[in-house]
Amino acid sequence: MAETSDFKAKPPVGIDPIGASSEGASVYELIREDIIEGRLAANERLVVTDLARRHGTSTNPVREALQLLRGEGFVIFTPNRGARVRPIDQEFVRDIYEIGVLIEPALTRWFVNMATVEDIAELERIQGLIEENDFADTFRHSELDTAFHTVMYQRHYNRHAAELWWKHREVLRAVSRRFNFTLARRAAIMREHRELIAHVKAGNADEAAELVARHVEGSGRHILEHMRARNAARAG
Amino acid sequence: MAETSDFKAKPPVGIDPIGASSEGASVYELIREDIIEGRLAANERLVVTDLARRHGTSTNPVREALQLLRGEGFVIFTPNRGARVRPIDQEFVRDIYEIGVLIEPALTRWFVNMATVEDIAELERIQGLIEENDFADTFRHSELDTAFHTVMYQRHYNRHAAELWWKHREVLRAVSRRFNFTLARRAAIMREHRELIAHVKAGNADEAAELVARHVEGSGRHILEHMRARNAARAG
DNA sequence: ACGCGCCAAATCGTACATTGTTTGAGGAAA
DNA sequence: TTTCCTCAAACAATGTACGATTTGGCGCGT
Repeated sequence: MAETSDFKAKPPVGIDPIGASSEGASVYELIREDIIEGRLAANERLVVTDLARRHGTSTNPVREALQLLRGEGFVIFTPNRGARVRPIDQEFVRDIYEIGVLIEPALTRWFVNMATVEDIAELERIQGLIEENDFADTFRHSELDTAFHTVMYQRHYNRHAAELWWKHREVLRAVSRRFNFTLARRAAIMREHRELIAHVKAGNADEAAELVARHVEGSGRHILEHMRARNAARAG
Repeated sequence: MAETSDFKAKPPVGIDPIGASSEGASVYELIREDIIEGRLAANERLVVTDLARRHGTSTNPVREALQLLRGEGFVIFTPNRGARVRPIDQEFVRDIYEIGVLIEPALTRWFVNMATVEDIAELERIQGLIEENDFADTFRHSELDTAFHTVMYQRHYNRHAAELWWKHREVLRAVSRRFNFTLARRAAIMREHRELIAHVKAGNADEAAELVARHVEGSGRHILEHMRARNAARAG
């Protein structure tokens, strides 16, 4: 855990006990990635035989993967007409970050009251790496930022809430990867993270929760602005 | 809509555009019902061939239904060992009602600011039916109560949040159907509903939101107490 | 220009093969 | 006699193949 270079976007411990059908698992993950990363366009048809060929399996694993994705809300089915990619548009993003604004403060509040010295040290270590990186490698920043918040939420007793957070987080991370951080946003992130650590140290649960609400709100708005800008550019 | 007897537990408009594979849809719904209603015991193995036989189809529809349920969190898979019913235990219930406490106030706040005269009339009409029924038919009460809150949430712009609420609601409703309402809880429900209507009429968004938080909290605790009592009785 | 019917394509259900897991009977050791 | 191990047969999950049914479009005829 002391390594500085191995931050991968992994679900927090205890989350996502996938356990899919071996073959189906990879198909599921690949399609899911393709949707989240935007390699599969919005509303694109997901033809079972194509996907099966592309991933070198037969149709059944693909069909099951698609149903799984349907249950998770990434794919939309119409009877006798198959599956389409659920568009990850502004509305979608707004919906999930708004839910984050409601849930993350509660998770934070709990963390503040349960944080150990080691937790705080870990937060500071990650924050150190974030500052060291200073948005030079945006992908790395994204990973580190996820790690930062994961430290706070991964041990929460409400596994549902934590899982929900993680699921939403992945989507937002993928979307935001397509954009650059504005200077204002960079400054805000740094400031809020430092302030958050201070609140955790001081045990100010309420202040920390309120700060996180603002933090998530800001992050969401930032992404939405970028999406709007791009849409406007595309339209104009 | 003016009928007094046709309240069925249907998803609010716009929610759940299922569109499952014709055959798979019914299998999905049936298994899902069996889980939520407790006809399938916690952790019970879900053997594909059995389910297929029981529902008069072949295995593929069942497999897809199970994956769908997995995506929704009602079923747990272990590789090469198939599916099991996700136990709807105290932890599960606590997790989802806590999320409700976080989300519903926000939905309510929005409703208070958007409520029309017709909305309020509808709320009062349903509340009238609730009082008329006065827990004589608990099933009917459950339906009416759901209808009451659906009026408030069904038009919310955040479809994700509304859908999440609905999904959680269904689980809680099914669980609570196994218990009776205590007198204290009955009184609280009536009081809070009336108070809520008053707040909506007055446009007191904050007060309404806070009240709903208490309302959901109280409902959740009530269910948990019943579950605890039953477990204790079973153990003793 | 507007419908009508046929055809290509894809979904959906069924049947089957393969692979991994569970179970229980038999036997050896204590 | 009891306990534990072995191993094989039954069982069930997972992957493959195929046929039926639906859908959407293209072109033909009017």
